[in-house]
Amino acid sequence: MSKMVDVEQRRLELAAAAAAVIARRGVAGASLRTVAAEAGWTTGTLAHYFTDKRELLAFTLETSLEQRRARRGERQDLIPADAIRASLTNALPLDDDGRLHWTVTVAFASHASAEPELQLVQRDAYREFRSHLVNLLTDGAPVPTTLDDAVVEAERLIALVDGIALQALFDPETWPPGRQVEALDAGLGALR
Amino acid sequence: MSKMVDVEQRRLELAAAAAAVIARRGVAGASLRTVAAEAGWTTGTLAHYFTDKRELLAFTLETSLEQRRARRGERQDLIPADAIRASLTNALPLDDDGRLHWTVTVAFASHASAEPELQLVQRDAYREFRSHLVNLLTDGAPVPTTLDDAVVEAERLIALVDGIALQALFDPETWPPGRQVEALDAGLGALR
DNA sequence: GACAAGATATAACAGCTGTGATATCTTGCG
DNA sequence: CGCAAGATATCACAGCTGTTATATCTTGTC
Repeated sequence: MSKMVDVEQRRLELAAAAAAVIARRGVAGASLRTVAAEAGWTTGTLAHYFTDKRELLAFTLETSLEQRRARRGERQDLIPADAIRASLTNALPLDDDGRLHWTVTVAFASHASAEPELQLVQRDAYREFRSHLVNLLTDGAPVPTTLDDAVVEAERLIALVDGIALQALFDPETWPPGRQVEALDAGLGALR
Repeated sequence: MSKMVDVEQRRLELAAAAAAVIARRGVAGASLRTVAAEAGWTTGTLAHYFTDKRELLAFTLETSLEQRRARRGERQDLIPADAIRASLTNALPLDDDGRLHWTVTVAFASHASAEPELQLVQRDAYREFRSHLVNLLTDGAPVPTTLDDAVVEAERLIALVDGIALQALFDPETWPPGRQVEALDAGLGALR
């Protein structure tokens, strides 16, 4: 037959290259040629695995979100309060990997407003994270909680994490990892 | 002499056009030609008022931040707790104007990582807002507070507002103005 | 009304962009 | 080996980009 490469893995490889370029030079700097060069191929190869530039970017965002979600790693051994703290801590840009994901997320945030497909991807990732937190909150509540209260609390926590991450991206010097965790704990309140 | 236009006002006009284009099509869609067309001029005019595209974008961001800061409007008549709530509410994307500012801010967020000049602008705006909140917090504290505590609390509040704003941008349908204010109040805690 | 200076428009430039057509190369199967 | 199919590379295309040089227009001053 032919050469037989693992198509899905090559797509992931190319998406990783795209993410790297985006983190370094922004979405604007991510042309097909720069992404191909980063991956060590040419634009012809890119065209072979993605019909469009849109598809490449959408796949890159999906992959980045999916990887962050996978990294969440369900810790069944933790009590709910600790599991919540672990989930939120894990969402912060504490290491290179986390910073890469956040840079990509923010980079896409502006593009999403112009491209409905990307907006849906982002939105669904948010909703999924929210329901994950709601589950942890209702499981671990000392007092029976209404669903509405849990939802409001989950949104508050997500907002907290996002806000810390955003400030950390703008002003990395004053937001080392330790400071981010401090700020998260300060906001966890009774959950701490 | 010559025609004598108000140079600073024309620059503001052009920056407003740039902001409008950015909000509609993202930073990537903001070329000199599209911005000029939005403002009703040609690229030659743009070149007359800005030496660079960089300068145009930096000025656009500065103007957007400055306008949001101006809108904060110091309300001397409010007690500190209410002044804090007013400042934070005002920072949310509750109306078209607020959404425009946020869209521009987020759009620049990714570009800032690649352009140091923009990063400084964003960072300083953050720091200024933070010290504004710290002042309100120390003024209105029922019990004497340390400066460190006030800083941590201010950062928590900014993170909360930013996070709500970000979610509202990604998922506008489930984040109408009323819901944003609810989420803010839920996070204000004892300050409410 | 003439002049000058600034405001605006036009046009050209090299470079980059996404896309698609076409070629070459690689590899597995018969 | 020989062939076929898929992987990769090359190239050309039209369109857009930022920048700059140059032209035309407008208006205030003398």
